[in-house]
Amino acid sequence: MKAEECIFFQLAKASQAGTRFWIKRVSSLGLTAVQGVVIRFLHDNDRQTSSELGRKTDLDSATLTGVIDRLEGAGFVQRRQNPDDRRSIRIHLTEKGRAAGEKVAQLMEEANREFLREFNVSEEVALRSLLSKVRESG
Amino acid sequence: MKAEECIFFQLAKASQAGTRFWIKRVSSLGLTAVQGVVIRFLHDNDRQTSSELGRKTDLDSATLTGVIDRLEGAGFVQRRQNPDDRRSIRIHLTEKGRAAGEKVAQLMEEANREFLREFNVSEEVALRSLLSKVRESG
DNA sequence: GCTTATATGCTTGCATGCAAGTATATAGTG
DNA sequence: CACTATATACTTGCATGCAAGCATATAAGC
Repeated sequence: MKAEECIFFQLAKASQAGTRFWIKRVSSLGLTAVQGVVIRFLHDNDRQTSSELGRKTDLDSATLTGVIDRLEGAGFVQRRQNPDDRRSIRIHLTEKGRAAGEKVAQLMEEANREFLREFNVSEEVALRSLLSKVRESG
Repeated sequence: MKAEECIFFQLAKASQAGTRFWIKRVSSLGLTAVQGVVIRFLHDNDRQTSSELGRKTDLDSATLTGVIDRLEGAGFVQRRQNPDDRRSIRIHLTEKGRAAGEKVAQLMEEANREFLREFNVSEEVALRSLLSKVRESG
């Protein structure tokens, strides 16, 4: 097996290509690739705790702390105490964050369509299904 | 479209799963995931220049400088001047590096097989083909 | 030869990504 | 109630990953 044929390498480079494509779009909103995805998750479900968000995005709590720090610093989200459980905090979208969430959702639809423009329906279904299987078997 | 259905997210998480699997194996040699892959590329073709290695691995020169720094510090590789072009350097595997390259090659074969144990032949072919197409369309 | 453009590898600054450990709060057990 | 285990979010340290810029060396055009 040659180095280029390593499945871990191939997965990493396909992901890298996707991230590069996505960041070019989302940076127009002043967001990084990960920040855009986190905002998008909050757009689906606001006021989640950090640990819930971490489970859904598969981000480490150490990573998420930094991401939320920067989103909070830029005024997209606010941390608020959860009165029902004083260990946890809830991440609230601000007005600015909600507006950005709307735009991110639009950009994401467009970017997905354009990124997969060379894939027909069965190829796209197969790709998503295989990626899901990879994630489970990992 | 829900956030989880974003192709960039799915690619990133599949890659993350692969890297986590790979790093568990290669860390037994005192190497990180990327360091293992770089050693593997050098095992196929020793004495490449940094820029050649960067093109093959799709790593930025800024990233590669750090990776090679640490590999050199740990005694796996040596930087040597290229007399034919004094801008470039060649990355040489040391004795320790060659031994590690052999082991990495073995580990990589095994890890690929085990990571894809739930995939039949046609699924594996489809996955690799689709990942390759993703990389090209990015 | 001289000037300009390009190539090579490096540095800095910032943003993930994770291992390991911390402080606080809650849950479970007796 | 006291004691232990677990959950939550944070911090530190280190390793990618990339944008931007740098010094040096080579190539191309005149």
